Amino acid sequence: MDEERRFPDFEQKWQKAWAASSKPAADQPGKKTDKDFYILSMFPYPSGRLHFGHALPYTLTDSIARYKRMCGCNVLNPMGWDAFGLPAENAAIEAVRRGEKNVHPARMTYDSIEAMRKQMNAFGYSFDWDREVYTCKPDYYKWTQWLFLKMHEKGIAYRKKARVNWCPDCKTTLANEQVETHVKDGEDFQACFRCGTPVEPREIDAWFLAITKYADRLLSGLDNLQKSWPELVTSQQRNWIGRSEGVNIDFTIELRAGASGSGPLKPPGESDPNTQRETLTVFTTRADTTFGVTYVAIAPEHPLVDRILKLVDPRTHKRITEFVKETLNMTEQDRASGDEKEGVATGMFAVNPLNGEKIPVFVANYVLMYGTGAVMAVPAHDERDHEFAREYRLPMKQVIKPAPGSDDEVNIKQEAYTAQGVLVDSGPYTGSTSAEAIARIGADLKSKQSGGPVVNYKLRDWGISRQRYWGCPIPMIHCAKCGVVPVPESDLPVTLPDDVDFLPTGRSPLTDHPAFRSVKCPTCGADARRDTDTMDTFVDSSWYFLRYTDARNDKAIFDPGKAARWTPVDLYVGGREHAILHLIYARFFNMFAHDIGLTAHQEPFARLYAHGLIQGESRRVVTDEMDRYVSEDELQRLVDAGKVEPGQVVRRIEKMSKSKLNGADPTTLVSQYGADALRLTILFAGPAESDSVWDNDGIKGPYNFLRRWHDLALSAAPLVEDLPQMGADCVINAASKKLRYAAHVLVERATGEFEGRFALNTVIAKAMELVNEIRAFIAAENLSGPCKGAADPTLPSRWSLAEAFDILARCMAPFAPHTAEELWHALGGKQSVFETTWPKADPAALVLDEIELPVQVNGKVRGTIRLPATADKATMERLALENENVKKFVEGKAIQKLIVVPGKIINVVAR
RNA sequence: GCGGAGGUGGCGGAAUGGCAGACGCGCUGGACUUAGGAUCCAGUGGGUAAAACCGUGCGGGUUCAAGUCCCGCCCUCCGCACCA
Repeated sequence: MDEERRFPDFEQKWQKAWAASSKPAADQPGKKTDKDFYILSMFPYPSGRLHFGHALPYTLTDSIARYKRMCGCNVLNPMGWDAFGLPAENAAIEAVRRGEKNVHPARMTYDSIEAMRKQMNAFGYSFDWDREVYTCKPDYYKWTQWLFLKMHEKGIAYRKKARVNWCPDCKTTLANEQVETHVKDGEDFQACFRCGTPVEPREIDAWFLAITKYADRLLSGLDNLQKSWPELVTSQQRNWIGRSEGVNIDFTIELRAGASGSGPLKPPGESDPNTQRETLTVFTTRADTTFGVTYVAIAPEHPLVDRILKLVDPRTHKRITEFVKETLNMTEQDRASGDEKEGVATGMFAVNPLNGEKIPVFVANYVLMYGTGAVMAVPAHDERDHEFAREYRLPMKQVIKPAPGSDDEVNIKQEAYTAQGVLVDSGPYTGSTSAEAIARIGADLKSKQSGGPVVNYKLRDWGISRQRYWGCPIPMIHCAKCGVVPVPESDLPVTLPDDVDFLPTGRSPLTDHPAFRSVKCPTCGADARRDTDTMDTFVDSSWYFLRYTDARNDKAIFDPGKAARWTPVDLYVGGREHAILHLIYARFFNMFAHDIGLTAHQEPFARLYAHGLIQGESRRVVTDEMDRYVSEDELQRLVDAGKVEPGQVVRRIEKMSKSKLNGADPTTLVSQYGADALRLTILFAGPAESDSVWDNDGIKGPYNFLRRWHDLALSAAPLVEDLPQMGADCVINAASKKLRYAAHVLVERATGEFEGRFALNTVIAKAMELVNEIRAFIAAENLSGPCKGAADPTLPSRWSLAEAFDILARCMAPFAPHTAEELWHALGGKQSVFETTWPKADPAALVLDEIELPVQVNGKVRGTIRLPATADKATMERLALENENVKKFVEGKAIQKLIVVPGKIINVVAR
């Protein structure tokens, strides 16, 4: 950018003025009214650098917040920091390893926050900084701990030994939701969502939050969010919660000592005295296929495996043990992605409660600890069972035939028939449809007390223990005598000590901090130890939107009255990457807060807006010597030097990142073009919900627009200064009407978009049109010099011009606040443009005297006619048929129909 | 496989069933300039001398009129995926 650029030179001036005059949002406790508007963008992790992932949502929310304030609303638009977490800790570890001194995650975090707040201010964002929260400060995490204690009290937070996902690189556990499927060399594997390292299973004692107790509410709540949340998010959450209706069926399993899984699988004779009978419950969604069961399979983790191992012969024992060990060494998901279905016969048999058949029991790798961890296998009607049965040559029995009228071909030897249909060979149920049979069998089992209809969810409880330092301590104490004891509320917060060696060992760093670790048991006073794990940072961010409503309260988590004033959040803006994790946790926490009387609403976010990603084009050079990302500049040099051929460059659109060298830095762009130009560019690029690719040239249009508006306003200032009041009898000319039309169209468009779908790019386009209209107007009207008083004949034109500038400044104020403020004052505004009210479109201005109407012949436009807006239908028809070109196309044909849509179109149908 | 989003000029994108391509970038020509990678003016979907005509992923359909509604496909992106 050129050195000589002077525009804009006023942004900091206005930022200072606004900071000096800013008023906090009113927050008297009470009922929320139409005028209270809580808008929120997801708070950031303080990485130290504001990037486009922040600039888009904050620009969007700031514009909406400013609009709402101009509409007279009491707006809450807070900002804070999701400040605990691994990146700071990892960066500190790296720094220590490099030999740096005085490194601490806390310092790095606070430094980052200072830097980012400065960057945000440079954008002119109007956040309510007086409510800023830091999740890593004791005044915040005290209440995170308090919520944990409440959950513990209500049985929602509990401790259990569990197989968890362990990231060997981050040296901590991950929740199921934090594990992603990655693909490398054609193999998929489960990886840490943060660093991409393959995860391993680990058995660990950990704290869990019983989110599954809220499964039904989390699911049914989505119904009400259907209209105001993106389908994308609600459908993902539905899928994640994974409700399925089915039937539990109790099989009786006969446990015989000395059973063998080797050799032919024959049910044992009648009454073996050593047989113990137990119930093995399976879950199925296809109870209609129960007569087709040919074996039962249980998960390797199933509790029954241990019982079986105690009874079987040594050979079978060995096979099962090895198989189970091998399977459990994989993560659950890795096991799922393996393509071979494998299993081991246990030698035990189960009795089908519906037909009394005895069928073999397998341990199988494809059975998960979902539902009951055991399935009835129906190879004829289930693909997985079919595959397994083929592998192990197990029998298949068809019990479903296609429904009448279906042209499905069935060959169960070839493949399973999984569609619903009509039952065959199914005893009393033969002839029923699948749906009828499922209902009847469910009811029959229930009355026989051997099962019945149940609902299962895929959702699992949320493991929150992390073996890392930079997080919220878990307020629990382990006492040898009393067991696990909560820290008394009066002792909160359990403060995270500063002087901790946080270099990773695989153990929680706090374990090695004796002063933190050792504590007296609050119950018996004996020596005890604190829980040394810290919480998943998603816990911190699950309730921050509630804290904002009363952020400085040191007596309580927040005043429910103040929360009632603001919540639910009217508009929550954030990235799609949080569609399940954060947004389901936050809903869960809000429901819990509701249950303990803290909030009035079950759902925290009335409307959710999922913004897109601003991506960058990366350039990767692949030659014999190199294979890496390069910057555009470096690429140019390499090409100029003849070291790289164009064909050796792979260009891709990817998420901006440092390592890919495809990022643009918004803060640099602000210093080059000004905050307003960047704000407009971001919003003008397209609808905010769709992804876009950053293009450095994209800023030119908005930048030129601002400059043109600015220059135009300054040069036109003398034309519109000190105008006398216009009388009601003022008559304006056609050009003025056209100008007014453009101005009021802008008002209408801006208002509509702010209230509806937020396609703000179209609002900016209308503002650009208005600037173009103003330029044309001034040129055409030949206005010059100051107004010559009430008798000045150019007065109506000047008045129209003044109005156009007025509307332009007010409508653009939410988008380009600095420029709007500057020009508002330049054209005589006395107070801040943000103290004026949002303009209202004048319906009279939206009606043109004369309109142009396209005339179609047989659906194709053949001409346009000009006519007064008030013309009646007959006139329209007459003018349409008089049009020369229309005549030409109608000639020689009979007019069959004349469609007249007033204000829109005329269509002559001629054959 | 399941779920979601999307496919419109050279590019980003506009279009309550009613003139497809608003607005912007880029490009072309011109003006002003010592200069232009500044600014201003004009033009800019393909096609034609001008028309005609052809154009919103593909194929059908409804309608006076379809980017938009219906049916059947194709492709791209995202998420989930042995959940019985």
